[in-house]
Amino acid sequence: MDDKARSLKINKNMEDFADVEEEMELRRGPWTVEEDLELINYIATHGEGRWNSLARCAGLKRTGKSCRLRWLNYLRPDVRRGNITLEEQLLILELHSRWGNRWSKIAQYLPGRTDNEIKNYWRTRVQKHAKQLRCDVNSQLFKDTMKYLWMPRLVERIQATNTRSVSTSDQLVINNNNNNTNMEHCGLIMSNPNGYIITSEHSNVAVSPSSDLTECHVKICSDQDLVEQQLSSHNYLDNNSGLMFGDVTKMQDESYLNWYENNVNGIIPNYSDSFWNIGYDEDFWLLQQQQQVIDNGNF
DNA sequence: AATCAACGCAACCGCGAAGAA
DNA sequence: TTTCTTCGCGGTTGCGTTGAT
Repeated sequence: MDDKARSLKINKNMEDFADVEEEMELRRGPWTVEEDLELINYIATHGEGRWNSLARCAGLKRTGKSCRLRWLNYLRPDVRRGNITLEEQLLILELHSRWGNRWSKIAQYLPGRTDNEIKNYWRTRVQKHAKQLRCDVNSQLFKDTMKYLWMPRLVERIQATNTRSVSTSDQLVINNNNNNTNMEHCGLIMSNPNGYIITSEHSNVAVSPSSDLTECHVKICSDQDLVEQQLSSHNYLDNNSGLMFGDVTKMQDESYLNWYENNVNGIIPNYSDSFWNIGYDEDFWLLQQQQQVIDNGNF
């Protein structure tokens, strides 16, 4: 088929589509409560998939695409929206540094989060910083800022909020109730200057730095018992995965400590826990630190 | 109180891949 | 093998909300 014929065919298809759209009076824009209920009820009875026919059979005046998006991003029972945790922020930064804008891939490691939400988080929060620093989000400068300032800061804050409630690794709370995927969940384990900490019950990914945070290994733990066993036998190194499991009080990561001493300690003040409870604008503070480091050429 | 700009997020769009016919 | 349909992803848009003036 030559280009002209192909073009005519495409145009014809577009006309057909326009006719169908007009005939069916396809709706666009925000979903109503009634539409949501219709979609939920239909999927509860018939299951998801085959979105175009689903849209027709459910009597929804929407495209299959629109139905799929509404279900996956909003109506799905296990979807979580808003309040992205510190652990999740850290994970997004880490995974994005590895894979770039592979939002759906990143979302696989944050159960309940959609690719759309992660993408929005990146655009609104992360790119905002790049914009304010007047540098490109893909520039080495900005990547270094994330690597050496933002991520360690997140680790600090996670530590601050968790060491109060988790004194030993044996208190790990296993969250293992995701029924929709074959992933199983465990707590988040990460390195910090004081050893390894374990995060809240909502965490679901193991992060285990070997030298510094940005080199950490990330994997979904697939065996709850194994994780518990590893955690109770302090300082366990899994040679297969490269994951290290350790006790809060016993693990020390010297290379990270050295890097931290040289690069972060002089820059980031040692705030007490209460510091974060007084309404300080941490984004503003972070930007100040970033600008200071950039000005001094400290990377 | 009114206006405007910035922000956050839901929804849409275009494209390529995969599968079906 | 070719064509068509459907799906899923990443990029983009538009609108409601919020905060500043």
